[in-house]
Amino acid sequence: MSVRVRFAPSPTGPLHIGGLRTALYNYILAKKYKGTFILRIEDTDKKREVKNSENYILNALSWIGITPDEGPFSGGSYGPYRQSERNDIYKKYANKLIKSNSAYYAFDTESDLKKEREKLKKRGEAFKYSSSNRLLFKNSLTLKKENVLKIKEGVIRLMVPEREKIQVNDEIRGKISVSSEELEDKVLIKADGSPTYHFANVIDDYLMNITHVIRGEEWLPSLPIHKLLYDSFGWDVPKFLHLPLILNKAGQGKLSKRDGEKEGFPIFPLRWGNSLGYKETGFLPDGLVNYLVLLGWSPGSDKEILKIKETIDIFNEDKIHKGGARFDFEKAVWLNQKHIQNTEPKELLNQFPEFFKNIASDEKLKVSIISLIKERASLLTDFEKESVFFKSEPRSYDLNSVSKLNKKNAFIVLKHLHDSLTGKNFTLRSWKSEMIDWGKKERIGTKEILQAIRIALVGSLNGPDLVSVSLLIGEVSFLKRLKSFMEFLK
RNA sequence: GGCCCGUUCGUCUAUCGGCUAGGACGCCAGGUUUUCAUCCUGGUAAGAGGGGUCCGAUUCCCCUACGGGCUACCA
Repeated sequence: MSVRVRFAPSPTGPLHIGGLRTALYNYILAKKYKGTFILRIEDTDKKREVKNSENYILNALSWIGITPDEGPFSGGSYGPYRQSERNDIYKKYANKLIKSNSAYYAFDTESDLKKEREKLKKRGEAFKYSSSNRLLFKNSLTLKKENVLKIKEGVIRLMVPEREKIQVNDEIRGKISVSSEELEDKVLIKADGSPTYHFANVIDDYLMNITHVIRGEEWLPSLPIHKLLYDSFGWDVPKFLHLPLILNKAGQGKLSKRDGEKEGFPIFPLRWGNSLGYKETGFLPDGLVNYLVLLGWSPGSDKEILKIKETIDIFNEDKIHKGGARFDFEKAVWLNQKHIQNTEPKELLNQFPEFFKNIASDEKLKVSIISLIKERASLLTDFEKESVFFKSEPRSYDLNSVSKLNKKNAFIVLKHLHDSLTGKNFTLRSWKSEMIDWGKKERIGTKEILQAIRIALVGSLNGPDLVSVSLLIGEVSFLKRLKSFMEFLK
């Protein structure tokens, strides 16, 4: 049977990088086995739905190069792929469970249960609707049949068997067994007729022929419930892979939107409202993907600069880690830098034109600037920042840099350079060596000469190679900059 | 609280019983560079603790500690 995996987010807001990583692992596994990647929207809770999330999810996936083989937008023969459109299916299967005595109706109101919870909480215990107490509540097991029919609104609960060892298997962690006494009679169908996650998930994974369920570790505790569900239907279980969680920087808790704000790094792949995403921050999709894939998996070698294609080739699900990993933005940036360095300037321009819109007007110049800045950029946004001086002459000079100059000498240097260029004694290519030779005669150090010129050209003491800069800005602008700084020094 | 999962340098990780515990990020130092960045070289730093099993445990088992997850008619 061919591999079929699903990524099943709920549209309750933007996908964050944790979700994106789950999608990525699903995708990689699908591609590795030449299988099918399915996008399923788990919108069973309409109250929590956030507008535009679905589009956002699709765009985010598309940004990192994932196009679902099946899904609400791609179609497929296992649809519909939105759970809210599958209520009849869930109803049908729930009824089967009622018939086979694996589920029952329950009519307790939410406030009844809340009271019960609070009561037990006072005693320091936790409430659980389960085999030990289900006969104490209002349900089809305790009510007379006539009464049951009279009550319209009820939920359907799973009937967890008494005193049974439930054995489940996680491909990453191995066998796990839990006593059925620990399990709750989970609600399967809510009072409004919609299914809960647990139920919809199992039904759909079965009906959609899912072979590998790859999801976050937060689902591990409910795996026994899911197993029970498969068993009650007599279905084979798929393989389960529970991915280790991505932790915040302090290692205390799942990475959340809050942590991103606190530490000042993006948490979403793309912009959402006021929060900039990785894309807008200047990440290459390859850079983010590379970092994410390494958070929780390792190729088992020292290789760590990976494109997704290579990752698919060498991916081995046995090497997925068990423990959670903390998110380290610095390293993500470093990997991004590597991917920028490995990309040809032309390609950078073609793939991410929006980051180069302002650096120059014509394409040839853009490419030249990109090749000059490339080695010093770790984010795509650095290109504009690092190249402002190409577009316009320095408006101000960094005073700290200026203070390092001997103003008298600096002026002499600039004047000599200016005169030599206008007198055609120097060219844009030759001026540097000419000036150094001249400095030797005049007893002005190379450092002093070049520092003065650098401030004149770019406004401060850092930046790329000066000859390259002068060639790019051209003689007119070069002379103008020398003049302006001379004025400033007077 | 209960249940489940986890635990190698500060961080991400390698090691499928033989280890002087390897790599990467970060940090520090040196080199290259007019400068910053890049790049190169070097350094820093780890097996949570205690018991077993074994000729030999980071690796296997148990206990403890610590961390995380779950504990909704949310996913």
